[in-house]
Amino acid sequence: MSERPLTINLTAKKAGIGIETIRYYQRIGLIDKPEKPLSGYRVYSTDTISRLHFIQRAKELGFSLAEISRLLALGDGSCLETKELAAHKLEIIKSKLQDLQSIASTLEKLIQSCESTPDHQGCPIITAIAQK
Amino acid sequence: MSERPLTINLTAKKAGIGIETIRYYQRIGLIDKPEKPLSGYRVYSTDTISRLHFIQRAKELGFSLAEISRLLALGDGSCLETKELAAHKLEIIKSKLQDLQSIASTLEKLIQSCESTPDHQGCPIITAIAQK
DNA sequence: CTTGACTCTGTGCCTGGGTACGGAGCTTAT
DNA sequence: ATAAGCTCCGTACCCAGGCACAGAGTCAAG
Repeated sequence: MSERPLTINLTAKKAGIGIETIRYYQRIGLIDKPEKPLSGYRVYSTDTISRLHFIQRAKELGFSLAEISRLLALGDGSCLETKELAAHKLEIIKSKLQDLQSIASTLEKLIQSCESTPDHQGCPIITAIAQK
Repeated sequence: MSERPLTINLTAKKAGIGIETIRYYQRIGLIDKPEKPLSGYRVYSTDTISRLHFIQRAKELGFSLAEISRLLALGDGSCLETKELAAHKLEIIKSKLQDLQSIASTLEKLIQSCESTPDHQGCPIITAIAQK
């Protein structure tokens, strides 16, 4: 068991993020700063590490730091509001999915048109974008 | 026929964008500035308007301004390179689609778990995000 | 006890795609 | 000829999510 104190460096390593990220999260109030001993370095808690892991996971699910802040504030208690947050995020993601799908199919068509067009009469992709 | 000269304001309106956007595109070299008469206002051409429309369309297809700049530079000529740009963009979009799809399905599961869990034992969404 | 590695704090910078503003100069209608 | 309303130009600012750095303090090993 390493009994080294959880300095910011060690905490960052355990959480898999950068030191500057921790400081940034402190600045925006997403995690709080441990008290600074009169002389010495701040020491972090394992709770902070869990919190940082939570933040990472939530980020992967598409939540912004502001939203994560809300999720953390709601905590384990108000499941209903949490669910609403998640549902809202899901809606947004679904709508982005549709946008991307339509973009992808347009691009696919453009690329195909490029393959089925005889050369030397202008790039159909450019022409298609220029139209409309 | 309105014979009003194409000032920046009119050009912006015809292209459906803001004046400041036109200036910004000039700054980054995406469109060029018409010569400024010794005294008076710059006058734009209908080509500029087409170019601005092109830019709008390409943006909708997910191209960044830098990429659009390349597309415009390639122009009608080098269809092969254009196709490669489009194909590359398509790959990126497909990969984003997969990310979003996996996020969406995770969120859906979380929300469902929230519905099928008896109350008063903590929010399963929070718990799930905290795990892993 | 010195050296090297770490931390603390404040501030500035970065990306992309613009938006906002302020003090000129210009143009057009009255 | 003068007021309203445009344009020009440069600069600064916005968003999120950090990264970078300088100068001073601190801690631990040799």
